[in-house]
Amino acid sequence: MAKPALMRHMPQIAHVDVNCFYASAERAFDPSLEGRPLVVLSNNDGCAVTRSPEAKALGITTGEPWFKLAPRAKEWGLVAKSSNYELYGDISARVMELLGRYSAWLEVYSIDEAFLGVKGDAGTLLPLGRTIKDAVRRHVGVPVCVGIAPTKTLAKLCNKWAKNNPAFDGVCLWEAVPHDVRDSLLARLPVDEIWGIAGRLTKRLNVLGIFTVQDLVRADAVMIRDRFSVVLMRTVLELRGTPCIPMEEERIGRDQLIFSRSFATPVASADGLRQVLSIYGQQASARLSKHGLQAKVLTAFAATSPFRQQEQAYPSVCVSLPMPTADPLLLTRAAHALLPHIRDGLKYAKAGIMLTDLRPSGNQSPLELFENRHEERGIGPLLDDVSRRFGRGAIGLGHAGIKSGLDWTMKRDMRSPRYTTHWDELPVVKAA
DNA sequence: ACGTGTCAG
DNA sequence: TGTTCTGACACGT
Repeated sequence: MAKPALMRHMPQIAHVDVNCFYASAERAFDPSLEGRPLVVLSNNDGCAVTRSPEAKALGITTGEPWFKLAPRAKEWGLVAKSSNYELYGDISARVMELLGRYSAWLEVYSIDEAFLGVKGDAGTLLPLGRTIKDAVRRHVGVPVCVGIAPTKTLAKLCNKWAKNNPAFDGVCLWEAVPHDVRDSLLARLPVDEIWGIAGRLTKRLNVLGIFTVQDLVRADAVMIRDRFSVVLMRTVLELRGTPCIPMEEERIGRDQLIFSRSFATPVASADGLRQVLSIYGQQASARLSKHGLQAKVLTAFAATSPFRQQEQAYPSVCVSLPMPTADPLLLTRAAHALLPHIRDGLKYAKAGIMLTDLRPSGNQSPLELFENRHEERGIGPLLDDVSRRFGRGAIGLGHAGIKSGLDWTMKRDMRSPRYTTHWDELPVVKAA
């Protein structure tokens, strides 16, 4: 019996993921990094967050503290880079723009991943995957892999196969993988390789004798729902080819916004924390403005390092703002409510502020949105502005205070140039 | 409604 | 010395 015309090609989902994104972005502008073991470090140069294949081959794990790697870096020829979010953000935008040309149905899932709605059969989808992979490599300069399947969960799984199995050459189409190959791959794959399944769930599944993806696919879906959650049941159904996780609309607002950071050096006084909270208040305000949002509730917190032998403390205060606001001064003042809870002498390792109950800034004409005071403006000018309007005392920190080098600011000793976003850091090409 | 636990990247 | 940061959501109360 012939299938109805509309059923000929079920919609499919292509999952595109940049290979070890941060490391690849670094390489795109520094060819000398090609072929060498390379790690990109977290904020404060704390630990490795991205590893090139060569670094993985050395046995370096993600999350490995830099202070443990540094002594052996020379012997390994290992290069480390501080994270350069401006560069990564710009490269990401280029990748996403390019992907948008291949499907109008694009969901940007993270800085280096996207889902694309696509249609077709093996004869067209496989070439499409290759085209996308080659185009991103050529036009943006970073390597990607592509997984294509009827569901998001399977598309992510195919992407993983495309990455790990050279035979796929970077593109894996679920329907083109022979059934016996699928089965043998699934029978060897631990459940925690699946999107949405991590340590805790794995432990509980193992207790029930479910160790591999094949075990999970064969499990009773209703039992999974009752003993675990509807979320895990959706995963099971998705693994069987039934779409349960829809493509998301582009998220405009957020539910909350957090600004938090560990310090390069601990801060041990309320005065120091005052400065930190002032800066965070400014930056949070700028982020709110950028998204056209205002906050009704602010929570400020600080914490001692859990890794040190000392008394621990996690003070926090929650301030309900009288009016929804994105005003840097009001936010900073509210954040300062934490200060009375700070014990001088205790070494705080991190602090932050969290804004919740966010809402779009109303009573603002559409025109004003485009020429928002804080938009497109760096923190420096903003601080200047605030200091000029209200005096330094008002926010407890003048611009000079920053320039004179506060010791708590982030450590990023090995950051590469911001090649694509700062004129004075443009890469220079020399012709012989 | 709110805090806690879990996960992702 | 030193171990990221941000955001979402389900669940239990």
